[in-house]
Amino acid sequence: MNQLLSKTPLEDVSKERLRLWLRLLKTTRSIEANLRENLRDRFGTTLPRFDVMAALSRYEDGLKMSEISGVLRVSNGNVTGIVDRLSEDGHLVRVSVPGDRRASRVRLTKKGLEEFDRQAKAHERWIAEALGEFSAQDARDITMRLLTSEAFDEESK
Amino acid sequence: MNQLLSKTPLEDVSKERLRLWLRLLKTTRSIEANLRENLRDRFGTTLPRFDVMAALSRYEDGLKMSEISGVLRVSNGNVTGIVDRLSEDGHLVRVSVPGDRRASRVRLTKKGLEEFDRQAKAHERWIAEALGEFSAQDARDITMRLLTSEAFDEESK
DNA sequence: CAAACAAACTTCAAGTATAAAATATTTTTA
DNA sequence: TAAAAATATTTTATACTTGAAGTTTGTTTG
Repeated sequence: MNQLLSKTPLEDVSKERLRLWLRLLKTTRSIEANLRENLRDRFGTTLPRFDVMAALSRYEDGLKMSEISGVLRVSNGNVTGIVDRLSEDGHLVRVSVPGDRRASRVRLTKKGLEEFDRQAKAHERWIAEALGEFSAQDARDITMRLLTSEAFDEESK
Repeated sequence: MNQLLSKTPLEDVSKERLRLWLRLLKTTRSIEANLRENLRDRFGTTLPRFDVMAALSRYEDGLKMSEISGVLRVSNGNVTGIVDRLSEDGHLVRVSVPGDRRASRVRLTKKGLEEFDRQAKAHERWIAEALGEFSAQDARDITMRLLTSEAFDEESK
């Protein structure tokens, strides 16, 4: 608050935050690249497809298209294509919503759920390896501290 | 190491790491979306373009195509298109390398450098706002702890 | 009830992204 | 030095991504 009392000059704060940002970016991109490669090699799938299935797996009754894009924070038009392809593969189906002919509810098929369970197990293992440097306590700590910066996270339902 | 001495069961560690991963992802995606929007609205540019210019701005003599993709960790073919568009806009040029007719060196033009300087200033400000919850010390701490997990980061020069 | 508005999607255009194949050009090696 | 291997880049094919525009269906309201 008071510049005279603070130990670090104001410009330094923004430099440190920038450094943190670059580090966050580097770490997540690196892990993401790792995941993409693994999903491709081991399961012939992609991260976006995995993300959609993961979202659906948490909802017994499925999700509407717009709910999927809401949960994953991607655009509406985007989800259309991914769901198209996943349903071609028989991993999920679009079920029409009784009262509303605009909407449809998307849900995993049995095949899709079984496939996702295998993928999810591997996924957890890969992440645990990628973040192998962090103890459970460290992981909890950092998770919590990152939680703080949720403030500017405008539209979370 | 010794399961009998550790306070947290092994499965919990991987759960905590998974939680950390999801948090990292949520935080960075949220900030990234923010940046994309700002770059679009204020400068009519995109994050990939900004990233390429940022990489070039750190090298007086420019970078070869493959060096750009190396630094940014994106595929080769990808960079071609981005560099194409940036040079159409006059922000950078391809200079042929004397001894090697395969390669070309990409460098910012004066116009590109000036434009990037403006963008970089704004970028730093946006990041400082996005990570406003973190003190300089916190930022340093977390940056450092994330640095540890650089281990599996295969091909960094 | 009809016009206006809103909601749920899909389509579209442009840009990004990857991996794999193709080109062209060195460099190495037998 | 000719053939093989490696390097630098582009091209191609496919998929993902966004924002905007368009379609159809529902809801509100004058």
